Amino acid sequence: MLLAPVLGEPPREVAARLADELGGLLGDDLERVEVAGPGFLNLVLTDAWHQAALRSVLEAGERFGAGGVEHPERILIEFVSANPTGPLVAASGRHAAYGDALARILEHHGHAVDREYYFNDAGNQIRLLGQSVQARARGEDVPEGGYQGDYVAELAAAIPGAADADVDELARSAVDLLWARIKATLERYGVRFDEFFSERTLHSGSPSALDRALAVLEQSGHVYRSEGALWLRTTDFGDDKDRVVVRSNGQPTYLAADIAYMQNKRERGFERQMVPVGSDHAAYVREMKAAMAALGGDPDTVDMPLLQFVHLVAGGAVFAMSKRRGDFVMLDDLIDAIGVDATRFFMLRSSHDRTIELDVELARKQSRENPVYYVQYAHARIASMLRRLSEERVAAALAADWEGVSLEALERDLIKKLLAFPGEVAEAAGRRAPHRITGYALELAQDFTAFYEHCRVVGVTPEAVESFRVALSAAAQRTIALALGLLGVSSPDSM
RNA sequence: GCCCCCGUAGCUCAGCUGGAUAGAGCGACGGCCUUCUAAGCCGUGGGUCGCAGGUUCGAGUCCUGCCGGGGGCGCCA
Repeated sequence: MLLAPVLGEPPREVAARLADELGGLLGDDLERVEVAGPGFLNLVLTDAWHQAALRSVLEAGERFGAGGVEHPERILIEFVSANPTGPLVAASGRHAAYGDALARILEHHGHAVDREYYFNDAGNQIRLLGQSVQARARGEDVPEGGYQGDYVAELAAAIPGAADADVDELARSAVDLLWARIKATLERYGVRFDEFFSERTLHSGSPSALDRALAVLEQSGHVYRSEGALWLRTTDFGDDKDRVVVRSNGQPTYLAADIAYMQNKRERGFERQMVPVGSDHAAYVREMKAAMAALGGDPDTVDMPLLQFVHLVAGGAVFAMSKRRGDFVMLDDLIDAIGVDATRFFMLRSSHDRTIELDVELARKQSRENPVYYVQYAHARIASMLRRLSEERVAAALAADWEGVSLEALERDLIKKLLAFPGEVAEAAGRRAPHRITGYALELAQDFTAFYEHCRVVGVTPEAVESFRVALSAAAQRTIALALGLLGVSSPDSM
């Protein structure tokens, strides 16, 4: 249809000529070719071609869909990065699932990925935590802007002598307890980090990493002094206003520390840094990209997807998640309610730029009809089916040549769906879109189930047909496991 | 006021660089277990893809404006 105006011929005639050419090029693989609709070409490939394709899927094994990237990069993905001033909340579950799945996808695609959790356990926020815990221990209200959640009272009760302890020491004890809890939550959630990076290290030494980053900015002429503060001229790089990096009282802002951290990542040799952040940090993305340019780097190597919020709903009523009252829903509570697999699957079902409406009551009550169980069920079914055969029989089926087996339409569909996996991985990696894999897993499970309902596998005759169907089922099982694995969701052998 | 994201079935959401009759799950209705897991399958019903223009042979997809929802516009993080 694109060629038609160029050649000055009707689209269907161009299509007919292309059909002839393709018929010659594809040779024996082509069963038939037809011109359809306004000028589409439908190529129907032979059973033998589909069988060869299945063979290639099986031969790829665990590496199916892997290593497709054209230009592998060293990537650092920093995510969650919640300060140890409270337990992880439900929204952190989205960040954790997203960052972790993205890391797995990028790795499978062929990149070298490091995962890092950045945190600040010094300064104002920590001191405020200590003051809040102490206030609770004394039965008083927490100070202005302090931490309100129930966990603060729990900390007060858990730390002996909290009412009279030194505030800084108390804060350290509270942080220790919170770290233990955060790390336990991440572990049960299946999220692993290569490093927990402390902001404090950016301030230590002389010159400190922060000093050196500011020196680079000064040298490149992108900072200036005004009203006693040091400003970064981010407007040179498309920001709508300049930003303070050192306050008039001499204290660096969080932005200065983040710039130093960004520079540190470059110095460690990462070609790309990915930092998924909450959508309330939208302005911050512009600042960081501007800062990267001011440092002499390429702003396009800073990738900061904006994750929209998670709204927890219970039976239609919105959970009020007020920061002031501190009545957040903790990630642990959400996992307790609906499980790790369902939580991750729900968090990864939608595009990151969409708000998630998660009905906890529904997810819990109807957990058995949850889409994640549908996919897992397909996997468990195959496992159960293959258990009926000996390992030798399965191995022989995979190696058989399936001679003369003619394919059902559903079998061709399933093979085509399997073949789509590498493209989906590439798509998910390129667009930073783990939810593509979620959708793919669902579609694959559906195609397998349709095949399963229609085509008897174990015990079907002749034996070559059984062999072929066993091989097809095994390939579907592995690919479902691979896809779920990229999401950090388990693939049970029985349910 | 300015900037960013979103608006698709009753609900929750997919829909890849513009392509054929817009899909899935849940909910509703009707069928299907003496055969590999019924956590399943088949069927029915359900849509002005927020609205209005524009570009194109072709628009849910691209452009402009408007409406609605969320977020941002700190010497807080």
